[in-house]
Amino acid sequence: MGNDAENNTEQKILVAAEHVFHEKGFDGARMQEIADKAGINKGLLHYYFKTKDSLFEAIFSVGNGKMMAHLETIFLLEIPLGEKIGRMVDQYMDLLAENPSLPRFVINELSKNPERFASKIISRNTLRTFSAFADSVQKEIKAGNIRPIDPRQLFMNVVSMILFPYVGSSLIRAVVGLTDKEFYALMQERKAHIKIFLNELIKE
Amino acid sequence: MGNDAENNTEQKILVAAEHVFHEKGFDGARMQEIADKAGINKGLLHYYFKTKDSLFEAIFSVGNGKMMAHLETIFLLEIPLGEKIGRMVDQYMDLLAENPSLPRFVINELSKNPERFASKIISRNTLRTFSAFADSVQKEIKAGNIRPIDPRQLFMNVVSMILFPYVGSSLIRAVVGLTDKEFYALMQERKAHIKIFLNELIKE
DNA sequence: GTCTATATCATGATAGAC
DNA sequence: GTCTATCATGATATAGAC
Repeated sequence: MGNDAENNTEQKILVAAEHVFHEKGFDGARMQEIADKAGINKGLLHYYFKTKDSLFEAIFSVGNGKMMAHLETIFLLEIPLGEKIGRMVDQYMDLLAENPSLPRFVINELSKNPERFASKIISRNTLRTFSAFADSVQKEIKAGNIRPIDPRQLFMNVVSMILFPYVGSSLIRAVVGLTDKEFYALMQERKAHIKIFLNELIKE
Repeated sequence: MGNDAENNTEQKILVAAEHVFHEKGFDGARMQEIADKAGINKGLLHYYFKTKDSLFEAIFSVGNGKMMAHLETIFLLEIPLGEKIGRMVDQYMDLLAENPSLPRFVINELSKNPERFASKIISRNTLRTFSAFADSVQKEIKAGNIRPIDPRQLFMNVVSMILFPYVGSSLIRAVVGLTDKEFYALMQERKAHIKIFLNELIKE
């Protein structure tokens, strides 16, 4: 205890690195830019993180963890499907409002390196897997609570509606013609929009 | 006429470059790899395309053009909204089945360089703009053909449902656990799935 | 821990022979 | 047009003084 500013420099580095990596990806990021943003020089940067890879790994694992943790919300059991979706939408959209470039970053790096996917993070708890989700959907269908639907398509629908506007914001904003302010206002409205939309999709 | 193999080497370069740029993006692409894939050496590559930028521009403009052309399907006038969406889904999904990494590529490069957006390609024809689409949606709402909905949210929904599974395939495939074959089979089923889904969304 | 060199290496681009 | 060098630059990483 007492070491509040445990390592102020390391924190400054991590903040700067997160910003640069999220914005430009591993390939586009420059150690020089990270050092500049952190207010230090390259030598010191390498003192804290010996390689660009190790610094990247520190940033990626955090981002990947956030993405997966929220994805897993829909894998929770013991509550109705509509409620799962509602929670997931609210939590995810709040995260994204504060980290708009997070999903694009994680998806891109995962695309370049699919093996890296965190089997540690997901399926850590055997109750929180996609197949468990699929089973619970089938159960709700048989019980007549929701209309028949392929759980994989349902999952894609939910995730697409939430993530794409952020991942593809460059495209959407260009086509629709939106300022920053307008875009973020739309995203706030979108929380309610998606919830209504998806609940009608499954409601029988 | 007669010059069928007009410039065989240039074609080989363009094919190779498209593959590499789409897969790795501008920052991750290497001129060496493009040359190797085209079966030539770097010197010759630079003879055809003086700079990496100029080669990239050739690839990007084609990809961007494809993306925009299909986006504009939904901006067509004079046919009912449901039909517009149906056409867009079919055409876009067919394009994506053959170019799975195209949307991620275009979106990423557009994100790094939003100004580059092809105002030349879209809004070339004044009848094909988002605002014209928005107007036609409002008209259909007033006529009682479809239920009230913000045209911008509707547009995002359609585009998200179509594009995200491809853009975020790395994430989806990891979470759901899909082989190549399973993924592409799902994408084929998805065409019908999306059309039903979106038609119910707007149907009153 | 922090800095200033400097080493090392990869990459885009050019020069010049054929 | 095509190739084999080679250059020039920029980026990661290291060495060593303070």
